[in-house]
Amino acid sequence: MSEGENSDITPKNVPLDSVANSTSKKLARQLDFNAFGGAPVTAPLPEQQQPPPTLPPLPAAKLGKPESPKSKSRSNFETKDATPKKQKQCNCKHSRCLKLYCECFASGIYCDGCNCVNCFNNVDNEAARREAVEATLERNPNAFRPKIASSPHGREEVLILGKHNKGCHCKKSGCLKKYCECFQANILCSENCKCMDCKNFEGSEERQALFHGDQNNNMAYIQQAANAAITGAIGSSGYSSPPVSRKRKGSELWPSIKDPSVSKLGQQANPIRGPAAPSSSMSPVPVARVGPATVGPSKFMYRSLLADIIQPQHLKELCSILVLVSGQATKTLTEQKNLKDKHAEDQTETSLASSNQEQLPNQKEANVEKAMADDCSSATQTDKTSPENSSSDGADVPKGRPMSPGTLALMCDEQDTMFMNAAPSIGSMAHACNTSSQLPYGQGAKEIYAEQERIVLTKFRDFLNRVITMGEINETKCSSLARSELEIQKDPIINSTERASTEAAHQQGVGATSNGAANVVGNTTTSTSLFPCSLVSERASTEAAHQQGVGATSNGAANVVGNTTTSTSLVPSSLVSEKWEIKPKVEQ
DNA sequence: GAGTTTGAAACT
DNA sequence: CAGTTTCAAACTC
Repeated sequence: MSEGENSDITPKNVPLDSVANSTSKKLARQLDFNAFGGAPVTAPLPEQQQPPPTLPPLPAAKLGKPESPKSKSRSNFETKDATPKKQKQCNCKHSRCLKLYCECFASGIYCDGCNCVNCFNNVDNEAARREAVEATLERNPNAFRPKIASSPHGREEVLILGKHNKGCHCKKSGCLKKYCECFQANILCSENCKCMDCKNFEGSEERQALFHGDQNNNMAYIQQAANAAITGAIGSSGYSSPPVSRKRKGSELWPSIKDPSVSKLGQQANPIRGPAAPSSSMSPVPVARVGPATVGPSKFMYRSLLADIIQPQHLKELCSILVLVSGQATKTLTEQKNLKDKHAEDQTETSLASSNQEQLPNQKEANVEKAMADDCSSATQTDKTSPENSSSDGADVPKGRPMSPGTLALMCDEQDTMFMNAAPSIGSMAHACNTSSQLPYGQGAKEIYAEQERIVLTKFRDFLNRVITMGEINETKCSSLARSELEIQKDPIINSTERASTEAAHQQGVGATSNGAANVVGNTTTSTSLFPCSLVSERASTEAAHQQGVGATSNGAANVVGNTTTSTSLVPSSLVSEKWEIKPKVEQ
């Protein structure tokens, strides 16, 4: 009876027609906290920012009400199939669902199918609702922001480690019941908490007992964690959906590999606080690491071996490079053709042409790569020339000469930012392309099409092969990683740096030794480069060295540099940099 | 399902 | 800002 009932206080000042098309009161999110990219929700969705009346239904999984852990209503998450079934339904009676008491409201979504009484948290009472939002924000500007600080912004990674921003204040629950927001969010209590008798810390016997106690229950939690990970319950700001931690179950089933030195510190105030806090509070094992070999004993869930290998930007970059290669092929072929024509003009026009033509394919690819290597090796020149030519990069090729449909398709998304970022040498290549003669349509174009496609497809095939290789490497490394993690767990002496590199490698699914970067090299030697070496190497050396942070000793950098000289790279440049990136853990 | 406990949110 | 009240979820029986 929630929605309908609105009479008493606020009139339905929102005309129904304004929401008419709103397919329904499909649970929709009024406050899209994530849309702000983590920015503070400083305004209660002023009119203009307010989602259109037709609030898009939230994906079930991301619905604000993450889950209703309500034991009775375990409905939200069917643990059997790991599919979030439906949003949680609140039962508010006195708050009109316009206070943070209401989970729906707190989550920034409309009540939909709830069991609330006198609900105003619906489109029919938008005005009242908005007012309430404003009031709430006035009281606490962060009211609708995630309570759990999590992974860095901007990344979609599945890091669910977190820390309650405000911390809990539990007194009696030991922070081991869902009364505790930290526990409910599946995070450890942190130094932010002011709880008493906290048992929700790393190494807590009670906590471990809880997780190890009932196997079924445990599995349910694992499943929930899986759900959280799969459904993206971990947004850029921690929770993608509900700002209120209440519903989320997430990550923490993973009794980490964390700092064994943080043991039970006592039963008094939050033991997490103090010096040990950082390591302990920050150490929760990211769900990202739930790979078979990555989690603690008895707690793991399936994770694709290819997970994290390919990121969206990698695909873009791949496309960029394919375009680049294609353009280069065009250029080379064109030049050759021109040369040939010229030659033919000057002399006889017979056999020479055909023989030239025949040798094109192979020779050309070699030329392409060579040319690109040259381009890349002279980056400074590229920089100088690129500005004026930036408008005529590979994407512009069609202007002067046709590109194959396949290439064009690849370029569809390319031309803006990514393109220029992806390949520093594009400018020079473009320059070369630009200066090359116009390609006559017809026979020449056909040949170029064919060649472009051949090269592009070849590169793409190589890329796929490399992905497969990565998967295989991950597979083989996982087991050893598991072993090493266990050893680390047992050996408190292993320093954090070492552990960090191990874990970083772990996340990458790459072999874990004390030198994560060394693994990169180890891997790289197993395969050849997908893209022109210089292209890969130059960026890889920079990015990898840069991103390895603390874990990247000169050793790591040297290894990457090794890539350049050996022109081996397991993956395209971006993949190199991204995949071997060492995450925050290392930085700390 | 009713009643109790709990802790966050709201209020003073 | 501390103390109190209100509230709804979590929990128990």
